[in-house]
Amino acid sequence: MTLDGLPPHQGGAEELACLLARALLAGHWQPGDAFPRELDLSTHFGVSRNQVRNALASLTSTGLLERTAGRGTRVRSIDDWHLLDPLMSEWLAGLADPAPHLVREILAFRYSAEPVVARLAAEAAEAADVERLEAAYQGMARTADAAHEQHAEYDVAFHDAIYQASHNLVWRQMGHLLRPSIIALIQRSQEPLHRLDAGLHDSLARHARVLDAIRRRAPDAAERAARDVLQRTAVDLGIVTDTAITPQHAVNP
Amino acid sequence: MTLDGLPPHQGGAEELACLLARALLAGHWQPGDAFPRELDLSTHFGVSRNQVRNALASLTSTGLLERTAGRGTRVRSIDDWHLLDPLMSEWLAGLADPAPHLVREILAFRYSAEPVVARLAAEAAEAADVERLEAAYQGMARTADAAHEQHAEYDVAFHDAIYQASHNLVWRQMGHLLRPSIIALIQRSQEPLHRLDAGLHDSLARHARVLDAIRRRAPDAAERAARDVLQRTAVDLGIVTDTAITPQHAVNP
DNA sequence: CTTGTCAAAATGTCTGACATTTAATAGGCT
DNA sequence: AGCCTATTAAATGTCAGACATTTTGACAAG
Repeated sequence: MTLDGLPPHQGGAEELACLLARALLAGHWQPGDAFPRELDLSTHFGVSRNQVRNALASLTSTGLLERTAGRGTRVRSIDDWHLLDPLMSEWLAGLADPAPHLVREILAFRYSAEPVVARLAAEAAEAADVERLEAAYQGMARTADAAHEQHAEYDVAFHDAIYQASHNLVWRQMGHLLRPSIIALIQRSQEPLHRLDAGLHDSLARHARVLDAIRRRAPDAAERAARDVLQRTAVDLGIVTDTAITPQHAVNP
Repeated sequence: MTLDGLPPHQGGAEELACLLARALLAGHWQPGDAFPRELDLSTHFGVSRNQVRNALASLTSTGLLERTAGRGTRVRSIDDWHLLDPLMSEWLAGLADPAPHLVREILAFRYSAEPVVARLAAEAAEAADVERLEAAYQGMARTADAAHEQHAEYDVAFHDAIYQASHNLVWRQMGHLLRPSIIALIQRSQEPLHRLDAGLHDSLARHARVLDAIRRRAPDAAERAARDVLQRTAVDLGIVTDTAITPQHAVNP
């Protein structure tokens, strides 16, 4: 793969890193491929070798690249990517068209993890946590008819508040995964023939049940409610095949 | 805090980063404190400014430090650490005396997460996964009477195999947390008056039940068994207060 | 066919100078 | 006194060039 397709560039090393990272995440190179040499990048983007080295250092620290003296720079496999690195989340979130496979993996993770996190949140939440949840929920309700991007930010804030409320250092770090996955979902929902909006009001109601359960410090209810929030998405993506597994206390037609 | 207490140093920038990281993780500096300047580090350790900058770049990318031009380098709060960064795990694993608070957080995470991961593993495991689990388990059994360090490696391998078997990109990354937490546990168990060895044979039997459940593709059993593996530790650390919550395979009223 | 040596190419490192940002400080004005 | 401004100092950030090191492949000798 050459550099010809990449957009031009002006700015610091961070921006360059972001640019290259998104090209990698978009699959412009295959795992094992050789990555352009420092000097080529330097001349192509018109920046100093220093900036290139700094950018490549970022990509290396997130597991996207592997560099060895004499050998050159190689592209690493998706299995080696540090998906939980905040830098990676940032790059992923702004990606126009993330690999569907990757989005599916992240959402499968969330579908299995968030019920547990919600349970912990219901056990550990303090007043400030509930307030944050409440504020995010109000924002979601208020922007139900607004632009999807705006609604998505409150959606991210809501789920992040759940992770925060778990009061666990490790779980809290994983809130970074929310933005990329939620943004990817709304992008997909804007494709034609997709009826995710149809369930928007329903989605809001499910979020309300999570909020309510955490406020009532009801772990079991919180766990169930969190699963229900993600269930529709999980079914859509084939993460879970049978909707009857979690039979909603009411009914799922 | 000065540099006087730190051991000498010879080697590359990675080693220097590790040295400084462990000093930070050990709490030699408080959050918000100023970190020594590049030139001071350079002269103190007898390395070039370049090496120092590379080392500090690592510490910055893991959220341990925060650097701004003109202001200097500051130590960040534990809330900002990237605990899921593989580099961080490596530094943590070799730490002589990790902060008890941190170990507790990681184990609380594992106690809540591993049952879910084991469930996924039971649903998704393939032959190779079961083989890896089996091999690690045999290693654990074989080294039951050997040095703790050796046994711990198989213990890490066993739990990592569970994460791997989940076949989820995100969960698999979290296997990195295993080594530091397990090493911290065996260190603590070697303290006098600690009777963790007493339960070693029992621990082996619990691991066997996890292996068995995953081999049988029994998600419910795997989830319960994984919880039981960590339960004793969780009770010891006060993560869960009541041992009756999960009353062993017997019955759940 | 194997082995050793050499050359080319890539990343890694060093050094010194300079740029930029930030914070403190001194000075002058009202 | 109090406030605003210009200057200075101190730290990190950047650059350019030379050099070091590592890896790989080619080539020739045994």
